[in-house]
Amino acid sequence: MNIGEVSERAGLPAKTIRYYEDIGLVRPLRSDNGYRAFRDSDIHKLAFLGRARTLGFSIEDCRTLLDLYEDETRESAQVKAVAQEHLAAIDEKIAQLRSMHDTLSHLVDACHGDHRPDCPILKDLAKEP
Amino acid sequence: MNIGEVSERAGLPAKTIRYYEDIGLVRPLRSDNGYRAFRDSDIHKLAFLGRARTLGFSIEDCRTLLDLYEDETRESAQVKAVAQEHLAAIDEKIAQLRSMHDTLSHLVDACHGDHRPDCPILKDLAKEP
DNA sequence: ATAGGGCTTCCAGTTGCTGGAAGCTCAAGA
DNA sequence: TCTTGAGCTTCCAGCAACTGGAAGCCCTAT
Repeated sequence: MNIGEVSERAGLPAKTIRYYEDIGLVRPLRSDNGYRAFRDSDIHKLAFLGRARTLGFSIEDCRTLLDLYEDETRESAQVKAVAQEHLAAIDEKIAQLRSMHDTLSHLVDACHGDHRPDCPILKDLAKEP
Repeated sequence: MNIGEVSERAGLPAKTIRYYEDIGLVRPLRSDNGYRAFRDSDIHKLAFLGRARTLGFSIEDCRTLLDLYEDETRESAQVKAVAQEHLAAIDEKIAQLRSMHDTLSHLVDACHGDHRPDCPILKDLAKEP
């Protein structure tokens, strides 16, 4: 199967698929004309990658997860560890963003937002700590 | 003042300060020996930038905010607009991360995390949609 | 005089793609 | 049969916002 159809089926841009081949996440065969020839297993892998990326896993995590997926002797604890670490990172990011949100929404509320130059947002950014 | 002390005072790495000069956010003077010579106003600007970055504003937003800060004829509405847009982006990111969090935490909970290969996390990533 | 730390510039790498150029291949229509 | 257009190929560059490192100058202290 050519890259265009694979792109549709796996829900990933062709560019991304080529990139994933570049970094060794998939290894499609090649037709005589030089076109990539994807097997079902490649498509399956790509869809797997797409879902893992949607969950925010880094490419390196994806590589690990894919390896574990293909390793019959894996232990689910290995997978769980990767997921838990990622979950912790997500939690941290959420906390960061929430803190930004809170500060910023207070400032936005305090700002008149009119034609006058006076602005609590700028005042806050400029303040001595 | 040399970059080392400025770095401490503004709470930014020297590398970052040089970078900010590169992209035109600050324009310190130069001493005869070629060293950057920062004025108080430069330090003030850098601290402003540091705080804006802490709130997650992009560099381009920071540039805009800094320009507005120095523009006596600004209207607070301009500032507020920038902040509101950023706030919306933050909200969107939080929503995304929460959705990741929810999915992932369910999967993590469902995974035994033992020595056996069976794993709901991988199963989910591998599932047909 | 020399050792060290601080400063300089420049180049490369990070993450995960994305856009674009130049050029080959293939299928369909005149 | 020729052409046209879509689809494929590779390679190079760029995004954001730094960060690390190398090579080399400058300054102070011993």
